[in-house]
Amino acid sequence: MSKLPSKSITLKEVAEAAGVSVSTASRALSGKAEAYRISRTTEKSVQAAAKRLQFSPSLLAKSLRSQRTKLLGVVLPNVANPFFAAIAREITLAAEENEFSVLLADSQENSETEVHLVEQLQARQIEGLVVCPVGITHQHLTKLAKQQLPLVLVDRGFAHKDLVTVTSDHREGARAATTLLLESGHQKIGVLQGLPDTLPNTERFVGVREAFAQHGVSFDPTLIEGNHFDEASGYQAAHKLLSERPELTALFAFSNQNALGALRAAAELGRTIPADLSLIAYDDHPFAAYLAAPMTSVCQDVNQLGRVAARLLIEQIKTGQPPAQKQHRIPVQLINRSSIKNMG
Amino acid sequence: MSKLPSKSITLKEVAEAAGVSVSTASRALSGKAEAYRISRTTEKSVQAAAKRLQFSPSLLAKSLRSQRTKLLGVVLPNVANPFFAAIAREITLAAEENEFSVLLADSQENSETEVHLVEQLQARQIEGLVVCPVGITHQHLTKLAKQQLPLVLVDRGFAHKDLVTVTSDHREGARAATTLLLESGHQKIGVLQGLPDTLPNTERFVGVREAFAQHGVSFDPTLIEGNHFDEASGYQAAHKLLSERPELTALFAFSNQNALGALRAAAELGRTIPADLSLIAYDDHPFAAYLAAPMTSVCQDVNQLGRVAARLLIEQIKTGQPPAQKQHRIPVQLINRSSIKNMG
DNA sequence: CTAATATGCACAATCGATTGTGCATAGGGG
DNA sequence: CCCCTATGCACAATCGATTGTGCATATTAG
Repeated sequence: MSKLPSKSITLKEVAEAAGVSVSTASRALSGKAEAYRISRTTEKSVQAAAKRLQFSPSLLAKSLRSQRTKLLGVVLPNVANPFFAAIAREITLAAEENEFSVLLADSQENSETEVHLVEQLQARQIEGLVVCPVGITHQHLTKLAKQQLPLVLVDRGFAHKDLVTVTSDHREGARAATTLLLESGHQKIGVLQGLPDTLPNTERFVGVREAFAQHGVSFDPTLIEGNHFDEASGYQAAHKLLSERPELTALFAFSNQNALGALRAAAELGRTIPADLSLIAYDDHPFAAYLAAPMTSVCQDVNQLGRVAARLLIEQIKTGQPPAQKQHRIPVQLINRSSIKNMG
Repeated sequence: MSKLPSKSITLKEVAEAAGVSVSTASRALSGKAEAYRISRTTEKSVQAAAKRLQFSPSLLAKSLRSQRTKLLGVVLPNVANPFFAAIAREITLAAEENEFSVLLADSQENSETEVHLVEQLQARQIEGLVVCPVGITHQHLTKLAKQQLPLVLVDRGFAHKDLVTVTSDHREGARAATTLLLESGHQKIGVLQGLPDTLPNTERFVGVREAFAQHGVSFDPTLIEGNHFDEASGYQAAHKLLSERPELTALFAFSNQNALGALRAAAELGRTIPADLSLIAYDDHPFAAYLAAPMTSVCQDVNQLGRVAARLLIEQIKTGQPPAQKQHRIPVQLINRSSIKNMG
């Protein structure tokens, strides 16, 4: 084995090795030999030199020259959350198929961090961006869209006509879940909500109220607790509701992490599911079927969410045009297991 | 609001706006005004122009010139797997703290894809790389190490003196788990293994055999089934063992996905855990405590795994030296719940 | 009042690739 | 035998930043 170089080989070195100029080397290696009348002999010898030296062109230089970085940005609130991880994966796979690379960033549910990360990605000249926005403002995002940067919002989003958005049908999922609860005879339903003012949270409430209205039951907003999509929020909210509101017979958790918290609170307070308490959760989970009380849940098609977002982004990049349809809804599915008691 | 530019502002435009040369503009903006004797007045006016035009320097050009990309590569077998997602997150957070960006790639458990992705990352001039290697060869990785590219292997790895590796203490975890099973009176133990020939899989078997030896019980290798860390493999392996080997009283699943498959197989075959079958799993899980049979499991400290890998990588980049200690072991913890029946 | 130093900035090379153009030499037609 | 075209390649500009050096003018010393 020959000693390997610690610095990467440049086109210049290949050119010297082949005894030609850099320009000739470039054309010989990029299939433009014929167009630029490089002789077959020269072409071959350059290619041989490149192979021998293990030449790999600097994408940095290429990008600078071509103004095309083949880079996609992805900004998510928490990469470790399986929900977002699934989205990250779909985008990554789509990127690989299309010869793009993915710059991944984690905003840690912090709006300022998100703004900063987006700026940084922009400084790297990304060609497209997928964001699951934290926070309730979007100037930094509409600005990007105005600058013609292909942008897709996923999961959360804003009701803004210029922003391409891919979300689950939160309203319908919540309506279906609530309907199931109501039709099983539950009327006093506690809601473990997620991050207030986010699109998923807001739309789910629309669905909840819609179901109540359809069944002629009045919804008690004082039965809403929680302020995040995480386990801690679910635990606190459930603990509070279960201790203070004995009339409550069911809980609707707005995320599977919230549901996990509810499970913990219920266990601590000695409430058995579904005998003493019914539970339904937004977001399905691989283990949901094997829980002590197999959990009835609203299953979002996360992979589809990610796939559609990736497709919309890449099409935008390729065509240079934003898609005709801006708002995309991915259907959800209610999976009925046995965490709901029939009060009939 | 003024119309926003669709092309990003360059230093040249800022210089023109301020009526100075590009070099002066550069120095005025990078705090080198004094060192290069730029007058306070000029400095201010350049800074004002930059702010007014919302100038943001191209990291591409910066990188090309400085030969520092501030880019980290991460290659994982499956980004959607919560285990790897956690690792990705820790690296991402560490990167953000140190002003690096992360290029994320998914090898899809495919060795060729991994090689290709690593090459692509290298072409982007990444300054460091974290890989969870698929496959059993590592020429493409030792090559990188020889080329002085800071490299850290995580979770899986190779017993190679030049490769920096961070893994859980697989052997000890498996030994502890097996010991618990043996001391609960189980002797016929089925093993649902993961990907053969990977370091975690191999080392776990060392631990299993060690425990058997320590208890003077002979291990039956025909009770090993499975070929992947995923749910499908766990299901098939468990289904086969449970149908064909009635003497078996316990299963040791080498991943929580394998355990999930075992749960499904057990349910199908009407075996109740722990009454009819004991189960212990490698990898803990948030829902493990709330399963019908709260699952006893070996908990890997994934976050620590990711954090240590990130730290080792960044230190390597900063110091330019590979760490003195190459092999790093993260301790695991046995969490005893109630999926194991005491046969005493 | 002149020479030496300080001050303030511009020119140009550089990082590694791509690409338009120009300059040689070889071959063919008149 | 000369001109014209075709062939084969090199030169140099460019992408957007950084940085060594050089050239003015202003200031101070002697």
